[in-house]
Formats: sequence, C-alpha cells, structure tokens
Amino acid sequence: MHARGVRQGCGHEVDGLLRRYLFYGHDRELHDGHFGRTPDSQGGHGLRTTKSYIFSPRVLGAGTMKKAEDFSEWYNEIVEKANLTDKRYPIKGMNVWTPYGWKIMQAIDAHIRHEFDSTNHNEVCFPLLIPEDQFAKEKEHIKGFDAEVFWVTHAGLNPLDVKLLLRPTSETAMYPMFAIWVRSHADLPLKTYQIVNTFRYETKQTRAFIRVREIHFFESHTCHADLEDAERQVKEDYAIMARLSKKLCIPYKLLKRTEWDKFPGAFYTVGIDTLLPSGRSLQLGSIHQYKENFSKPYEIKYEDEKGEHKYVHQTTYGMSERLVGAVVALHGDDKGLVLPPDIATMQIVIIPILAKGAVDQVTEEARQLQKDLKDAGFRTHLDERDLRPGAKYYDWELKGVPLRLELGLRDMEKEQVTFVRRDTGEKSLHPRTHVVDEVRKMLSTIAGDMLDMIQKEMDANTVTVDTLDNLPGKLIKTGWCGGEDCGREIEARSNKNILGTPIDGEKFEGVCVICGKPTDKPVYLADAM
RNA sequence: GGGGUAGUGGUUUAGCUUGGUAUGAUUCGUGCUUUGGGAGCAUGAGGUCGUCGGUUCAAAUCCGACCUACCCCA
Repeated sequence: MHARGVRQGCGHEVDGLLRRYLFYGHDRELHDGHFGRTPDSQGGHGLRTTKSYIFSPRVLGAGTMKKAEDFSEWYNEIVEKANLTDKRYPIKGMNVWTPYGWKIMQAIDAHIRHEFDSTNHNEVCFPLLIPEDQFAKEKEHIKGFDAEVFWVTHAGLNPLDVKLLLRPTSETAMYPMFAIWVRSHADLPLKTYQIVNTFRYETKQTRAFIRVREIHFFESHTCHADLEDAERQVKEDYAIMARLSKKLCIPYKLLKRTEWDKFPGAFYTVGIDTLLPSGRSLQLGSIHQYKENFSKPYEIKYEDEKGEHKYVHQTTYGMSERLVGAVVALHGDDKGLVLPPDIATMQIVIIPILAKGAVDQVTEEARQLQKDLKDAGFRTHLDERDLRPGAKYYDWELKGVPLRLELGLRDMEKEQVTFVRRDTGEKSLHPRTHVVDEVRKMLSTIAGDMLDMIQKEMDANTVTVDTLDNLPGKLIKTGWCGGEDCGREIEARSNKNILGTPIDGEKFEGVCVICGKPTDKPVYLADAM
C-alpha cells in the first residue's frame, strides 16, 4: 500500500502526502521560496502558506521512543518521525531524501566542500556508468566489489556488447581519465573530489543512512609524484576529519585496518570509526593509501624533471550519509533529534506566546526578534502556526532545533527573551537588548557541550581487556602482536571484528592477547554496525 | 548466507480461524472559540485490503510465487 501514493504521485488521494513533503519548506524566509506553490487541488487557492511542518503534533510526541531500551527501534522511529527520509520507496535500501533530511545532508556537504576546496582540491563530477573492461583492470578491486555491483545489460531492446555497471565507487571511472590528464610532474599533485550517488547491492539488512544501496557518497581522489607526498595527503585528510568532527560534534578514532580488511586494491586503509550507544562501532569513512596499486594497471604516469616516466602514488578519502546517521544516533534522545548548531537547518526557532488581546503586539515583537537574528547571520525560524505553544515545543524538539526562543507578554514586560536549549532542556532568561550576543554564546556552548558529552560517553564505553572471555558489548581495546594468525584468532574467539590499530601513536604497554608476546600496539575490537 | 514475523485510508488499527465491497482512532480540509508544555466543538475528505497468479458464483479472508519491512542467527 505504501507504494501506491509514490507511484501515482499526483491526484487527490495523495494530496496530503505531497503537501507534507513537497511544501515542507514553503516558508520563504526559510528557504527562499523554492517550493512556493501548491496545486489547486482542494480549496482552489493558488498560493497558500503551509501550516504543517510535520505529520502531527500529537502522534509525533507519543512518547514511545526509548533510546536506551531499544536503540534499533528508536532509530527507525526517529528517522521517520523527524521526517529525515521516506523509506516507503519500493526498492530495498533506496530511500527518498525528504526536504528536512536533505537540508541537513547538504549542510554537511557544504562543510565538506569548504574543507576540500580550501585544501586545493577541485570538485569534479564523473559519469555514473562504468564499462566492464575498465572496471576489471585492478584485480583485487574487482574481487572486492564483484558481488555487490548493479549491472546495465541492455540499451533499449538490445543487449549491450560491453556491459555497464553503476559505480560502487569511482576509481575505475576516474583513473582512465587521470591517465590522460596527468602528463608531467607539473600536473601533480592532482587533487579532486566529487559528491555523487554510488550503488552497492547490499545483501544485509538495510537501514536508513547507515546501510543503503544507493549511497550519497563523498570521495576525494588524489595523485602524487611520490609516496612522501601521498603520505602528506593522508595526514591532511586526518586534519580535515578533525575539523569536520567539531562541526558534527562526533568523536571518532582513526584505526588502521588489518591486511585482510583493507579496501580492495589499497596499500593500506585507515577507518574512521565512531561508537553507537548500542555499543556497536560505526564506520564514518575511510582514508586509503593506494601507493602505485592503481596507477600501474591504469597506467597513470608522469615524466619527472629528469625525463623519466614514473607511476603516480594515489590516495582516496570516502564518506557518506552515514554522517547524518551518526548525528541522529549519537545525539538524538527520547524526544527526538538533537542537531549540532553548525549543521542545523534552523539554528533558532522563535515561539511567540500569544494571548487574547495581545496577538498583534507579541507577533510584531517576535518578527522584529527574528529580523535581528537573521540580520546577525543566524538561521532563524519564527513559528506562526496556529497551534498551542506546547505543541510547537514538542514539534521542534523532535526536529532537533538547537535553541528555542520563547517570547510572550511576560517576557516583553521585563524586556527579556526565554532561551531553551535542546541538548540539555535548560531554560534561561536573557535581556532583549543583548539577544544577538547571547544567542551566539549559547550556540557555541551547545556545540561544545554536545561534543564533550558524547566523547565522555564513548570513553566510558571503551574498555581495555587482557582476556577475550566474556567481552561486553562495548569498544574493546587489547594487545595484539600484529601477526595475521593471532589477529584472526582474536576475531574468532571474541566473535567481534578487529577495527584496527590506532594511527595516532596511542600509548600501550602489554602483551598480545593470543601469543603473549610483548607489544606496544593496541587493537580495537567491536561488533560492527 | 540461514531462519522467523508481518504488510488493510497519510499514520495506526479491527475484521482473516468459519469467504459475501472494511471498524475505530489519529491525520488532513473548513469554521468558531483557544494559546507560558501535546486545546475543544462542529462539519467534511481520505482505502480497487503489498503485487501478480490460482481456487470459488463470490477473496482483505483460502492456496502459490514475488516484493517490501522488521527481528534473530552465521
């Protein structure tokens, strides 16, 4: 039944659906009027202001969401109720980005673009389809992805001579072109990135933002004259991740994957892992050193100063909408989303508290307050819907708006504004005259506290052990000599995945949990998401 | 990869055992009264019962396949 409304896409019976999704962003102050018109479907109005940002205030806050009791169910519920995505699209693992979720994704993308643009990467956009013969050039790579590739076998009525595949990642699309682009050392380093959709036929259980078949993918691809320069690139990628994590308020660890778990074709892989409240690890992205593994089969060569031809050294960095999933999973609570101020679609929502006889007075002052905050550069929304204030509170808490400002007669008489933090629920009063500065301070405090809070939680959920018996469902740290036999034994006995060894020189003194040899390297284990 | 459960207006749900055109709530639209933590009344709208096929005079209901969702195990 779910599918019908989607397929029909028009007509009376899906009017509510359309209005809910398409006209979500109707408020022009918020979204520059992209979705400004409604169809003449029901009342004959050509243009109207939408009142509803949500399904329903009552159903939404029903209070069934218990993060601590059943994380998995809570996650599904919150994703749906906060209207981040619509999972009713009739293909497994392919969901619809609805306006609110897409705006958050785009805010994250904007931070990513900023980071890569300002480190001299250039944005590109390669075709979606890759010919089979190009895909097959690097043997490890194709082995790694063979089982999860979508194929295009026909064009119209005719079978294709050379089958085409939907990119699962873009190495094999890009590198034949890189081979043409790169001629001399003057062309290096070549630093590119793109944000595109990629496709992987996941056989496991899919989950919104976390395991999908159509992936909203960020990927940077770089070529360098030598390994040293490629290694510098990897370090730059680490620094970029450090800055991004502050914006997202998400703590993480950089862990070098084992030889048997690295990216297909990579020389080495560094995973960017965070920890979910359920105790499972979630990979947010990965950074790869390819060395010459791809440049050789794809013949990406340059002529150096001495006239010698050399293969380039390559790196990549990949991330996806899992970043959205991580924000939801780590910061959300029983009331709904909690968005970090830097990625919140609306940083501030103003709720006017109207009272009989003072409607115009309060409304006018609320609009002035909104104007002041917008002029100061804050993404500010004034909620003038005809709902009780309480209903609006629940609604915006569900949506995760970091800071709520309440303004009523009582506040106006005292020339103050009531602030309510989403992360802690804390209320405070601030003078109307200093409101812009106070808001700035408050948002910054919220962002800092959100990261601190979740970092502490992650630390508390990390345990160091010297035996693999009775491991808790947490992030486990133990000693490993680095040998493959011992590593596989660790995984078999712990029934967990080795995430890898920290690359930041984390101190450790101990012995390999299997063979007992002294080692200064810890290894992290977890149930992977 | 293996197993299990489920699919009925936007959401949720009754009906299925024992076949006869579907129940309620919520939502959505309209009007009035309300507004400092989920408002009330009135009135209206919305479903070819996941898809395809089979059995039957007749299928939401019985049978089969598929799709999708969720859960457990590897």
